Amino acid sequence: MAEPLPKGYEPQNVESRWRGVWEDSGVFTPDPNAPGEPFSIVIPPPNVTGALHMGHALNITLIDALCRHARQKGKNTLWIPGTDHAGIATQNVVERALAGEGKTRRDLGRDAFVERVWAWKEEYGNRILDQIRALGASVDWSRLRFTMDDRLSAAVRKVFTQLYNEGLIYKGTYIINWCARCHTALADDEVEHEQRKGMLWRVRYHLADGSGAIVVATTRPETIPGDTAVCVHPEDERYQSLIGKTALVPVLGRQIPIIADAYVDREFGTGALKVTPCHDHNDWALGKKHCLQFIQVIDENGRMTQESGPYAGLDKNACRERIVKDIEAAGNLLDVSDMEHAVGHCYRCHTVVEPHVSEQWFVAATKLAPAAREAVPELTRIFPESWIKTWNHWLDNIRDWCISRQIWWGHRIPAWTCAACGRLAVAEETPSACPACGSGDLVQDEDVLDTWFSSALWPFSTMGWPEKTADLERWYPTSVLVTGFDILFFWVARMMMMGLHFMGQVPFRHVYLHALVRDAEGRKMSKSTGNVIDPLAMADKYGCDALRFTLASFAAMGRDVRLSEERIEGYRHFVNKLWNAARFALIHLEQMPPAVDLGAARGLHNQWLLHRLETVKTGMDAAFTEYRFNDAAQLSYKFLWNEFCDWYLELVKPDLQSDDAERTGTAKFVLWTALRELLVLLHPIMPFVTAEIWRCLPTPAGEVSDLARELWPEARPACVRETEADDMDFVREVIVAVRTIKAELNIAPSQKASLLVHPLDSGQAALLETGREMILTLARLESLRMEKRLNAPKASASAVVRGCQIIMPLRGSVDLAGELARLGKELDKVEKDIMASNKKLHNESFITRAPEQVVERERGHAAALRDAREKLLALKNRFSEALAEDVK
RNA sequence: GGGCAGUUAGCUCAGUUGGUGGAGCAUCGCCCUUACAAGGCGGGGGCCACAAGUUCAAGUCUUGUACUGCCCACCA
Repeated sequence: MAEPLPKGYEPQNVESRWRGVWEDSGVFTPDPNAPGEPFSIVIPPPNVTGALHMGHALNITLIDALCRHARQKGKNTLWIPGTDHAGIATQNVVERALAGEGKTRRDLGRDAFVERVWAWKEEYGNRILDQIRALGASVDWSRLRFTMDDRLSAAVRKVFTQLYNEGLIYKGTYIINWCARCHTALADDEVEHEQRKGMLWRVRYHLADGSGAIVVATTRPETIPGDTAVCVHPEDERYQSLIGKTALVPVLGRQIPIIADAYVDREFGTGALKVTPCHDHNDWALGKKHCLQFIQVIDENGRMTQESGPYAGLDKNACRERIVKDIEAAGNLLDVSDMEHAVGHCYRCHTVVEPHVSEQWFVAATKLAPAAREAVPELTRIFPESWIKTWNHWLDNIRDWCISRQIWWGHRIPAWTCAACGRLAVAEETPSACPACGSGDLVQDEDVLDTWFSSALWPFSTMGWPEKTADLERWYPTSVLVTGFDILFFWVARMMMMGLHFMGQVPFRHVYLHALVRDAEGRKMSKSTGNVIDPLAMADKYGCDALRFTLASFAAMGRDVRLSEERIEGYRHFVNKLWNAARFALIHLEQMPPAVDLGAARGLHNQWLLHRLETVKTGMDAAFTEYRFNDAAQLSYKFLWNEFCDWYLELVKPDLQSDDAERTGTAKFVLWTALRELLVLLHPIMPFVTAEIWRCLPTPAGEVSDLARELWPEARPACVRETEADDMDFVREVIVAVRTIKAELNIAPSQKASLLVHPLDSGQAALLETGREMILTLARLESLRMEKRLNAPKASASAVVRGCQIIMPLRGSVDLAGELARLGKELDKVEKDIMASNKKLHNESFITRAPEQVVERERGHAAALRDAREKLLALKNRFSEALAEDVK
């Protein structure tokens, strides 16, 4: 049943009501046995510590649009929501809270601390879910997952165990990235490199035999106590005699060899490199290669170890000052210069990362990467394709992935060491006894796994793996992964490796990488910069649909999104426009209008609108399918505002007032159909306002239905009518011409003028007759006369539309000079176009080499222009005469 | 040092197969025409960064240059 809509659109009430309706109805909870092609997406799980930011909002909006569109296309659609435990981030949050109470996690002990984190998660970890809900995400809440759910944790243990047994997970002592603040190892890609100003010290190392010295350059003098070699390029002439000799470490006086390796850059510094295998990734490699000593001089807290001799116990920064002073005092500091170099920082807390040697667990990513690389683009397509190169490059240069973290919050590594025999046991379930010696004295590894380890399993762990579930059967692989490109490697690549290894299939058919949302200046939004635009505040202020439409319209592939509040405000107007258009329509659609054969509908405006509707329908369908969200937004925007509202609603008003029942009936049914289908088209981007209007639209059977269940409208081939649409365009152009005359001559729009037209041919004459009423109404004229000869008062304003002369006699005090200027301007425009056209047509190559179609079109174009020029000239001349007479 | 984007109206951005450039906001003029002033109608405003090349034809394809941004990288 139709009911009147409230005067203004109030998003808040409408949105909250529909959220409730959809959740209660189970419309987003699919049955794996239901028919329809499967379509599935797993949400990029936000951190439980997170608050919704614009990046999430963009991600959710785009995924939701895809899912809603998929349902409209009859697909059996699943969108799995969930959150990530975010190991380091969450532990940091809780530790901060503890610090407020003057405690550390060690004061609580491991079990109590983990319990505390769980409590925190239960209390605050759902905020982000509520925020996702607020955006209208059509996720299936019955399948909500958390990376530390029992089932997902079991999946993690199974994966770990299997990879260990396959030799793809191993434990070893290596140099890793160490964050002294988070007190844990970090993976290579968790280190952010930033250019920092630093200094380069040149230090003299004396030779042990007293025969001279070699000068090295270093940015980190505090690591000097850990030096175990000096390295030069094997072909460096300066140092040939020194290779193989022994140098002395400054201050400490320890003897170290001078070795040669082609790794050294002769151009940099002095061409001589001090090698500190325990405190630099490259030096580590050199140390391994040349069998050097490994001396650790900085501990995991950033303090100097006993090995550092006189500096033991100092903070590494204090050590730097002291050792530089000492070296200088000994006369071995040659100079200090400024230099910029990249310094690694922890991606979580931004502390400077220290290369650190320790025993850690690794995934043999080097062995898993090739399959992931090969999967693209044959098995998985990446959009936009420009990312494929980056993908390949990263996977080709991958190093093994350090997965152990020295924190407490996360999946504890399922490995136990036997206190009796020292053997390592890895198992999915806690073993009761050592498999080797039978001892019950087993100690579990203290470390937890990198958060991304569990995220890597997300596409199948959320569907119930390792059990053979109906969900997996139905929805794995997922259809598309939608995420920001910033986690292409953290997450996407690792899901690909794990998915291929454990499922034997890629985890997703497509990867759509969307932009990062930036502020109006193009900066990354961040709390520290203070340039964050809060999506929920925007949704609250302008409505969720306006926010979503803005994000969709900004989401052009391969570009960053620069968000501004003004743009959101602009699209709120669009939402309002839709609302008001619907209000108007509903006034005339109290009852369901009887069906009419639309393919045979009368009325040029009806045919035109139905034709346009077909075009927009196909265009938007393709846009959604190809992830061109901005195109979908733009198509619908222009159609609704510039065609449906600006033209059709105005054109249909007389029909609705008419006594002619057939005419009124056709109008109502076309109006009903167009609005109804438009709502379906817009629904993926603007679910709330469209659902609300839909509810109010009358239905054939009279029952209320939910737009979220409605299918995408069928194509209506009989309504595709290029000719009629073009005819309507002609009528519209005539109307615009009259309006322009009035506006430019400052004739009040309300002044009912009369119009003379002089059509080009009988076809135009017929069209003008057909469009007579529309022209009279929309151009606000009192009469329209058609004449074979120009027979108008000379004092007329005029224009030419497609060769049809349009003359509006002027009366009263009008700006005659203004009309002359106006005609002059029109003529100039035509002149210019003629020149351009002639240039082409007089070009022999164009005539002979361009396709005939193009040439023919150009000829027609030129002819029309010449015709227009003649007619404009004639009109202008007549007018000039009139003006002259007037002056007399 | 590599790689990838971008450079279009005052601002923020579209522009799918090469065929005489669009939107929103801003701006100017007129209008409260009963869906909408969060509106209607009309206008102004662009050598599409620069330079070569391919082509009958280039915002669109190729190369180079400049600037901006991002990613990767072991120059101590």
